[in-house]
Amino acid sequence: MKILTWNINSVRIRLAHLKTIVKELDPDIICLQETKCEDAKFPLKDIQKLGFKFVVFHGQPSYNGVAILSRIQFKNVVKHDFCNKSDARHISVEMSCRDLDNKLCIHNFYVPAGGDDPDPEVNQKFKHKLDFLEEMNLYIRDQILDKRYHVFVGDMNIAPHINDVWSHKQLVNVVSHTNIERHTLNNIIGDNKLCDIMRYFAGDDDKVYSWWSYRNRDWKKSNRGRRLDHIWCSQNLKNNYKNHQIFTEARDFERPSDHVPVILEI
DNA sequence: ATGGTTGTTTAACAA
Repeated sequence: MKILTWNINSVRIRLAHLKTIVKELDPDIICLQETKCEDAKFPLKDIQKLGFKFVVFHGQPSYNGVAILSRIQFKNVVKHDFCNKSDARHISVEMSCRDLDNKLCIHNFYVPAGGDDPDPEVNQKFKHKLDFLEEMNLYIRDQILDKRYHVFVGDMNIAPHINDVWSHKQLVNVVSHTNIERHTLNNIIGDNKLCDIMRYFAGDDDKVYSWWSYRNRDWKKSNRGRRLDHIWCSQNLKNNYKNHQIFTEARDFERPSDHVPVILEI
């Protein structure tokens, strides 16, 4: 089974990209973030034509928005309202899985970006990000209490590892790579004994990125990337990871998203 | 230190 996560940055203008990605990577489940699309305008029929019969989406006008597209039937859709803000930043589903003993849950997150100033006293957006992460840790703790298998994916908007950014030194005070964010995200992974899939396969020594800013003339040449997108597996899946891939080619598509898809095979 | 770009919705905001 292949599970893919991608911050698509508008689902409506990047349907052609989605089609190419499906053709190239053949995922069974796709988790999208930043669909930027209210539910009434979600392009359900176009997506079903790509082979995804089972689709759930949680959107709002202009901002945020998450969706799960699946070839496999699921149930128990949850749209958790983190921080009581009624924004569309989470959706999860549960499915039966032929080769796993128990149910498999897929949790799709879009963590707040946090604004520019990494000071929660001054910047409400940064405070929101930290509050969201705290609630997310408790949510994950509760989810993994049972015997189900869990995969947590999404745009976490944090690059926790030194090699998750092009320059640790230059970004250590930049939102997404500050010590408080890095520690908080590492605690979520550590407290819940999750496997950070991308680092599991890449090791600690290599630079790993999933996002390159639009504000560079040549993203590939400057290569000032960050790893903001993540896939975490619950401990009971540890014998099931098969492979992973960062689909960097997508950053060279015409009018691309600033994030590229990341895929896990279990 | 500054500005660089994109998407949504229509001048501003978020990333």
